[in-house]
Amino acid sequence: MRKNTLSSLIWLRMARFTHQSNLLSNEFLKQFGITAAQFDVLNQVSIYQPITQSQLAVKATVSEGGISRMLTRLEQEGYIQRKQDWKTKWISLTAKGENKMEEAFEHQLAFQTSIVNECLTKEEQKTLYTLMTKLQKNTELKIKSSRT
Amino acid sequence: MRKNTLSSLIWLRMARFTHQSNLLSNEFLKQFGITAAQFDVLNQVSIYQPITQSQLAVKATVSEGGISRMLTRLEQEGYIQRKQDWKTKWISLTAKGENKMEEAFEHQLAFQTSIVNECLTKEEQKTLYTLMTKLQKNTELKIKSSRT
DNA sequence: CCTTATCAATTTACTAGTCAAGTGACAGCG
DNA sequence: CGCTGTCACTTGACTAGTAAATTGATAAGG
Repeated sequence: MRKNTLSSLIWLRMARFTHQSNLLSNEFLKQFGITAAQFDVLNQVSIYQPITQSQLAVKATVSEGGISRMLTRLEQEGYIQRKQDWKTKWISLTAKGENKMEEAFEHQLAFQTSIVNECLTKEEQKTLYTLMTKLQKNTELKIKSSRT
Repeated sequence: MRKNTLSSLIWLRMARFTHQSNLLSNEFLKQFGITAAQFDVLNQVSIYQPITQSQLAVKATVSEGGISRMLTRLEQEGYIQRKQDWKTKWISLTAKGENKMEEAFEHQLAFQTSIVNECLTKEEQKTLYTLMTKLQKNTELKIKSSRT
């Protein structure tokens, strides 16, 4: 039997947790008629609007092609609008999109919070956040340098 | 501006890290001609073989439909074989699959390990693993109970 | 025997993502 | 005035996943 390192076990736990919590989020958000990925993008738009597609792709850590497809879906649903200006398209929420976020944001936040609160103390959460930030900032750098 | 909780920030960091490290893994594994998802499944098969598809779906935290497609791809590539026995199909690695894992396993492990080692001390890694395990075990339970 | 239930696996229709090639509009140079 | 480059975005071909309906083989009852 092959031997694993502590690091690889951490990777596995993280991948499993992320995948599973995504399933739970999707199930939870079904009542609002949106998916976890859509919530994520709508949330980024609501924070940074108006924002260009390429900037939004960076914020959502998704490729330009990916954000293009996602926005097509969200536009069809009437949650966002794209305003062409020169070669750039500026993205913002429609009234319907604002309402949807108004409706869903707090519930989704409470949902995520309750899952974490159930098994970690405040102190543990702080520690986890610090460690995750270190890790994620590091991979972010690697991603950027690999795209040069 | 909407206020986030510590928990939701943890979720976001985790989602971003997982996504980005998946991109890096895919890039790294390109030299072996497999993807990170394929590596994951091949690894589970190598540990538990012979294993049925539904058991494998649980190990890889993927739906039955998902594992069916994935195995079709891996079978086409010649990495695994399915032996029909009654209504069950038993999955195991072919010689080619064994060789591929022999070739890729240690490198992938070293790759994952180096990324974590770069930014966290051994002590921090232990802490992170403990916290992640608590979290993941909890969502695992929730997933199971939601499927009843 | 024939029907029905069961259960693993598959298929269908979908979202979500990747990379890489293609489009379209403008900018600037000769 | 036209060619060429650039830049934002889109599209095509793909992997990877989901939920839900379907298939196919076997066991069990009437």
